[in-house]
Amino acid sequence: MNERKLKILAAVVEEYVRTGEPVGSKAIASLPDIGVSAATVRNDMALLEQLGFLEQPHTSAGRVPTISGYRLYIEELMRPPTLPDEERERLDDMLGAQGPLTEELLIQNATSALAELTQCAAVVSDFSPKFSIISKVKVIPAGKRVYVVLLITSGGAIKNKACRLEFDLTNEQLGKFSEYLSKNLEGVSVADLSDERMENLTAAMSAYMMTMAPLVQGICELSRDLRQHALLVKGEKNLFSCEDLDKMEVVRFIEHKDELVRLLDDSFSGIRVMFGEGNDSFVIGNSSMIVSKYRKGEQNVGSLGVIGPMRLDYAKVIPYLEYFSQKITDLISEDAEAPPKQDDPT
Amino acid sequence: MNERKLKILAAVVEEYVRTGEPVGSKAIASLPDIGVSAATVRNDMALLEQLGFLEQPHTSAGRVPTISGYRLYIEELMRPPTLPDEERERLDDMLGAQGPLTEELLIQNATSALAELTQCAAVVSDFSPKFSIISKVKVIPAGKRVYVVLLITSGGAIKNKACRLEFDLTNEQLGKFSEYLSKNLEGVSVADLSDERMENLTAAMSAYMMTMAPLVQGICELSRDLRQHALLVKGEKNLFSCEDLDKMEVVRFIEHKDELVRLLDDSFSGIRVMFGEGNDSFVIGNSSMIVSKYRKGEQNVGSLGVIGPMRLDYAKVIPYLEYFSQKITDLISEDAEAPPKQDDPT
DNA sequence: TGTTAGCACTCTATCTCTTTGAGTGCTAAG
DNA sequence: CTTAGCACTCAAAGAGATAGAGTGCTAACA
Repeated sequence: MNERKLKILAAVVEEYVRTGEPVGSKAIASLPDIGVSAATVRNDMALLEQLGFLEQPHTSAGRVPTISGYRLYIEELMRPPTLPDEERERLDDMLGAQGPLTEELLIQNATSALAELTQCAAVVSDFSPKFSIISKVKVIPAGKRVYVVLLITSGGAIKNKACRLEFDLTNEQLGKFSEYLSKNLEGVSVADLSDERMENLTAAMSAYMMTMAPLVQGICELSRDLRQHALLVKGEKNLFSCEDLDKMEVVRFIEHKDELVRLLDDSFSGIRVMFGEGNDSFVIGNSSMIVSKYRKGEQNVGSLGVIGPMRLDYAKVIPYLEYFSQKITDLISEDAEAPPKQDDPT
Repeated sequence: MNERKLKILAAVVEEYVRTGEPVGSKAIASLPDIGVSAATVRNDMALLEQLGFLEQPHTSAGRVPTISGYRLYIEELMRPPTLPDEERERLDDMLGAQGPLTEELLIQNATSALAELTQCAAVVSDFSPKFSIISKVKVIPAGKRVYVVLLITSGGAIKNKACRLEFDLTNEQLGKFSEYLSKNLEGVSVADLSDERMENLTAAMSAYMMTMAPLVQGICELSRDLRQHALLVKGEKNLFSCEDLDKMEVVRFIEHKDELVRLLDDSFSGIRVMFGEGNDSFVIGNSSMIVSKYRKGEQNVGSLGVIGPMRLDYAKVIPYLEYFSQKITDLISEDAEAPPKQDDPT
């Protein structure tokens, strides 16, 4: 396995990614920095095929990379460019002009931007809210027997829900209840809002004010929302204009959110590339998914991924993914270091 | 144009919708309630073709309905079943177990349900919030120099937005500002919150407290959101598993939201069926879109639609659409008659 | 020993030609 | 007015035939 053979493998991958056609020895030989004849390339390619890095659709066709071939290319051969400064600025702009206000928005922007830049589907499984702190709980009358419960976290997540009560509350009841909630929930980490704890709260509350039950119920739901992994998919449409992928498989896969979340949450660090082979749980044939984790402080709090054809410009996509996940990590970790807290003078 | 010819036209439409193949005279003649020979059917079909209701893909193929054919079928010939009671109950369930709390949720549920029931894409252009009343405006401190502005309408719409200020507000400032907002905005119809009026408010405010500008800005944005037509599309994926439609055209069309909104908002009453011919602005070939308006009181406040192949079971889909839009009209008009208003005792 | 030119071989994609059969329109009889 | 019969049409499917891209192998060469 000499240097030239690796160079040829890389060339085959890049050429195949570019054209979508099986690539022949002649095409490789004519590339500028190869400098050997087609016959020599042929010999090397035969060897690369024996080693399982290339394969032929049929005898008289050119070669196509196998999954091992892609893997070797990605791990050893490709030379992803370092992003030039103006590119970084452009990416920062896409994340939100002057730094978006909430984590949620930041992550949404990152997903849209990735989908746009790569012309693939971008996915994110985010559970960063779980690692924020409840900074505010409010109950706001919003109509006849209708009250809105509102939860705000240090990460900038704002959740609300309308609840219907059996009776209207007096100002005094509402005031007491608000105070009780603030005392018991503000400053508490979302991760600590276990179902148990919420049940205890419910019990304590409803013992002394049955009427409030739906409100506590509402808060429980909001806190459950916050603790759950939110899945966001953007740019699915890009996959539908992609020749290589079976539309039906794409639809089935994206429908099956839990499967997708499971794959995204699979714990590892750095970047991971998965290939869809049809037998695995990642079932889109000829596709690949690249996933990168982002953190809040030292804690993994989400996965950002790109789903596209296996024939993908990895050297272009992976730097984007790395940049975004690093940037998200930086921005939300910053927030975490300075958890805000303040009185409500209303 | 006798009765039998109409019967044959209806049979051709229904048979073509069922099978997707051009239908021949023999197939029609063998249907139970036709009772004439294939030759007779052939003669009638030739006439129907002359009149422009049927066409042949090529000389030796069966017949396919033209757009006029579909139109005649929909307007005169089809006999949509009246929904049986248990079906109505099922539909009511799909709209939200015991009547959802907010108009937004109701409309979301209706859209999902339509997509599910018809196996097509369901769309809705909703501007009902425009015809509600602001029932609550709140400013809530949510972190260091971050404040959440919150708008609640009588229709149950809850909008929020985080804003960053240059300085933190004192309790007194916040209190005064809240009071000012409540006085000026609560009880006002969303439709009356013109950009002008908001600008006046901004001017009045910022004259006496520059610091607040981003908050007023935030409220402006929220009110603009409320006044705008919200577009919601569900079940696009169903269109991708549909043989008759060009995937690229589907992607392009759904991307182009403004075009879609324009088509949906086109004013008419009752139900309208549009056919995608490629020349029109509704550009998905071989598709059709059925749109039904819903109202709040006497006012049209939104359009509910189904996009599917032209080869669609209209007799099944249209009753669903009618039922849902009537139901939405009933539910949101109810709300409108009893606009809630209440003090905030916090 | 590694590289290259040459050549026979393989196999798909493409084209043409033929065949098949569903469906028609027309005619003449009922 | 309806129907059986029949010749006709035309797309779809199948069968060769052809072209050409790419291969593996061999033998010569550095």
